[in-house]
Amino acid sequence: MARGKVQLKRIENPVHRQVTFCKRRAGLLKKAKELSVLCDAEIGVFIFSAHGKLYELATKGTMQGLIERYMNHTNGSQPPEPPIDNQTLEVKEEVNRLKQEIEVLKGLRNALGGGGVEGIRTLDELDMLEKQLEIWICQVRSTKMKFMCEEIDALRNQELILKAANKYLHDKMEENICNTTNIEAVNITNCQYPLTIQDELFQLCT
Amino acid sequence: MARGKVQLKRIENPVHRQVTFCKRRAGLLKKAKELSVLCDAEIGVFIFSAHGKLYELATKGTMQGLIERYMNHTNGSQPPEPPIDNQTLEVKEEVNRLKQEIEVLKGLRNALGGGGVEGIRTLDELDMLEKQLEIWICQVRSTKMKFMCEEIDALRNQELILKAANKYLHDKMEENICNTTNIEAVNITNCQYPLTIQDELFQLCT
DNA sequence: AACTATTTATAAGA
DNA sequence: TTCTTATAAATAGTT
Repeated sequence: MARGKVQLKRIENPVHRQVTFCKRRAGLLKKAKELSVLCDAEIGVFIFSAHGKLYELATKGTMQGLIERYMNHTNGSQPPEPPIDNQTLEVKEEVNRLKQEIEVLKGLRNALGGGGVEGIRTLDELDMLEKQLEIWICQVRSTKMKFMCEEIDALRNQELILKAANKYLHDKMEENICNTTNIEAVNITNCQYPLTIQDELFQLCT
Repeated sequence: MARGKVQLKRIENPVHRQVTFCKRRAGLLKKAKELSVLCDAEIGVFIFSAHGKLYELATKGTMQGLIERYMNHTNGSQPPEPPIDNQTLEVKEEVNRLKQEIEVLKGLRNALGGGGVEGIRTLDELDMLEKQLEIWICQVRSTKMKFMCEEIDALRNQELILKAANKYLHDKMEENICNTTNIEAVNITNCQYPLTIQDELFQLCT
């Protein structure tokens, strides 16, 4: 406003901008104070600089009080728009997780025969539950059988591997005997080697 | 600021005061806008006139947003007090309800053998589940038995009532026969009356 | 609300 | 940042 008109646009020179910010900020706050005093008004001003620093003025009382008064004034009729803050979001996510969990549990409960023990009141319901339980036991026993068959297969496989290991060791031993011509070692052919040897020789086979 | 210096004190003349308020208010808001544009600052201003009327300015976004930013800034260290509004309360209540429901469902699931079908991976778990199912079937059959015993008792009771009714009718009939001296009616003593008669005579006994 | 004399704010320079 | 100063802007009092 002096020594040159100002264009109403952002001052690009950072030094100029900073200087102007200081001066005009002081001017604005001074004007606010004056208006408050002269005209008996209650005024709140806050200024965030481009870099986030806060400058504030509250005539009469605190800024908190002013903000409350502002809130009451603007939201007099309709309730304040629901503040969607982090807390609200977290709680809502929890609600969704819990709802999902409930759905899973309900599905399980229905799979068990629609209802659950505590709700049963008639003989028919008990019959249905009994039948459902029998079906489920059959399923469980069938699964158990499958598991056991798999285990038996695994054990048979293991047996074959161990026998092979045994044979391998046996042959090696005989070979050594032949090389050293120690005739007494022939008896070793009837000896069973400890099964744990397999761990070392056939690690890759298991 | 023109044609006379102003004293920095409340203007007592209400007309002057009102005029000055209008002029300076416009000036203040204009200055605030200018500062915001020139220096890339975010500014909030609210002015309550002496009579309670609100004038506000929020550069960049809403006053709500500015106030939130102000709150965050001033309460930088400690988080802003959790706003306990109705929405939050409702959501929290829903969370509690859902948690309770989940506990009920989990209790049921555990009663069924701890886990549920989909989570079972080992033979041991299957064994436990099978045992639990057998226990439950026993419970169901026991409950069923109780129901049936109760029904048998009820039927026996009913039988007694009917027999009593039968006897009552029989006696009444014999009495009538004596009174009328109709000798042929004696044969009636061997006749069984329809069981439904009991409904009318012994309603209060059931 | 419009005018205008004057005060005040402030841009540029030091 | 602060001071100075020329000048733009705001505005008190008037119409």
